[in-house]
Amino acid sequence: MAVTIKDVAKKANVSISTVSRVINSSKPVSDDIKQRVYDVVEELGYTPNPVARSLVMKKQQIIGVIVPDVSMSVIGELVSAIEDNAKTYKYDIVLCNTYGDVENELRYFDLLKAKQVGGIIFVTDEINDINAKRLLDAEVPIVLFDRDGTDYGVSSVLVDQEKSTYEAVKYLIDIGHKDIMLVRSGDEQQKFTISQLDGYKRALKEHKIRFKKKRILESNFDADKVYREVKKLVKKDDLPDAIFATSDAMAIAAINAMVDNGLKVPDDCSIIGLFDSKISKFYRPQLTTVGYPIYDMGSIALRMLTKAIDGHNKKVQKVVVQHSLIVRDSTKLINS
Amino acid sequence: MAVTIKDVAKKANVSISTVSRVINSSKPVSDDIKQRVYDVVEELGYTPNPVARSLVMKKQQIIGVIVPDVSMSVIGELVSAIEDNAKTYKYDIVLCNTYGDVENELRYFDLLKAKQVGGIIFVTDEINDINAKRLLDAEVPIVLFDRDGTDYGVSSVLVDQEKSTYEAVKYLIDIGHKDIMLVRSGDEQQKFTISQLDGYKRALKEHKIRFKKKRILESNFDADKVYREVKKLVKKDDLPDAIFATSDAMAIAAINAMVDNGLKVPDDCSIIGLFDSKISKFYRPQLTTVGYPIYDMGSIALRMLTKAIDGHNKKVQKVVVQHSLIVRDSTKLINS
DNA sequence: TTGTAAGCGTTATCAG
DNA sequence: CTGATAACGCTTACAA
Repeated sequence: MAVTIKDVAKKANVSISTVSRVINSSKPVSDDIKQRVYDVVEELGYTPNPVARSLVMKKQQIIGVIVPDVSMSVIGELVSAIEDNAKTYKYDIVLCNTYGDVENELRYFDLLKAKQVGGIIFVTDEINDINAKRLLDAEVPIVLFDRDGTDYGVSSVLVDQEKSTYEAVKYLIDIGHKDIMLVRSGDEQQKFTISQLDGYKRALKEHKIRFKKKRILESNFDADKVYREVKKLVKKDDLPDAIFATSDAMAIAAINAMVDNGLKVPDDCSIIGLFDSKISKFYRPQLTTVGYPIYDMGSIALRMLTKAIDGHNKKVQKVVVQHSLIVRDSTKLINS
Repeated sequence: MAVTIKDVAKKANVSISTVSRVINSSKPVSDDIKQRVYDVVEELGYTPNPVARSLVMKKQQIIGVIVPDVSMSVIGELVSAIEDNAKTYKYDIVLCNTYGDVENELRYFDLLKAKQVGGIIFVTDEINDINAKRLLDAEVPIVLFDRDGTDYGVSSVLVDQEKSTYEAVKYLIDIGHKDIMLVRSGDEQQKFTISQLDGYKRALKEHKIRFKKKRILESNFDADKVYREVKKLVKKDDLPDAIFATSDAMAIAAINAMVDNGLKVPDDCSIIGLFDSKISKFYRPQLTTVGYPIYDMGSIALRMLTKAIDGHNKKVQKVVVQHSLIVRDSTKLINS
């Protein structure tokens, strides 16, 4: 049987409330008693039972992390960052993979709430009528990742989609490309997809390039689909000069589609990815990509959440973090 | 305030014990009362408070998962598999990243034990004197992944390292290679490393190839180190004909070292990886690799653990799962 | 500053 | 089969 607060109290000759007070520094306790308690705690190797504590506090030192799939490169990195920071704030994280399924998202929301987690970090591909409702009437603090949930009263950490897309596309234009394809990730209802589209169009417009609908590929983060679609383009000999894919995985899939059909990147087509996940450095050619400060975003999300849990920061926040274009080897200057 | 067992009891006109019995089907209850309780549960939307339950049961429906780093491809996939299965057995998983640090491993063991998790799945690069002690006197069921912990009384799921290494190396020999390098992952104390070495030597011996010490590269799963070392070899023009690297990431690092220096794979050197993680299919050339049934291993580990938690399966088990050689494009038949 | 005692929401023991 | 009631280990008014 593990040692409890009672054992400590008895051995230190004080009441359990006093012990509770010193280990939580919740109320003043005289120095000598404090010391005595600490000594006994040490001696007995006492660790407070977090379950008992949670029961009375009605809140666990746990943060739920709902993500599409940890086995995806960026997600793994993000979860890693969150976990890292969580531990320093004495939180554990419980992980939930939704595989992009809204039903799962809802199920996990309820499950985590029942578990009485302190808060939830939510990563979703798209926010729609169904999961938005859960966001609206969640009783726990939530932080949304890479999507804007402020309309639903949910604090969010994200990058500026319009701007980052604009910059990626502008870069492609600057290095000489004219026929540029955008692989966007959500459907047309999605705010972030619309922003991507806006950024894309703005870059085109500024350089007097005509927008062509066929150069928009909707992908839903499905790398296989991107692979197939780009392959079709190759077969039809209708490849664009350059592609901006809104995830590294999709960018790599696009490259693979070309390479597997005898083309070369960046010689035959320049490609930019998104996120700067580990795979983008691992792959050859190394991927030019719009970098997310993943680790920082994880830290920020976690910090926002813990603050919200502790009751500071009542109002919903939107933190826009800075992206950066990382030029590597999948893009190439061409002279036309 | 959430609805509790008391509310249900009152509304159903029964005692809380009865409610408890019906929701847990722990003791017989007459059919009509049972129905009444179910109805009220439904009506009030009652969910048992898992924290309270844990307090009295002295055990949480939580499984601790201690891994080196979720952001590594294989680990992410494994965690995904574990999580998947855990949910179907009504367990949550809390994730702990050790970054390969033994101190962290110990800390997490204690932390999880304090949390009263039901059990722990432990993935470690190496098992040494320090963490072995924790394994020996853990009071919670543990399942060790890809390492043999049976000497320490810990059940394990693993593949046969000797055999898999033997087969990989034999394959390289069969397709015409003679000068084969082994990138092994642990230090010489490690049982699994020794097995790798044994398998390597056996394959060599059977084909009358002399063992050369310089063809063993110790890497500790450090892909960067592999990159640097292989690069050195390229510079010295002392590259082997083929390499078996005991992780996909290290195999890819080796390829990168060559490609970045103008060599081609598999033309200049054949390479086999280990795990068949997602990156091995994503990379070009697609990696020939010794596949682990990652998902199955995760399921098995989880199942072993839940059984141990429930008190079945008192004895320690060792489950050896079947690996498979997956030939893709990083190896090539040569005629000498 | 310290102690007493009342919960927190369950499960489990023990009578009936 | 059903109901009181005592834990489980802790926090926190309320008293002293």
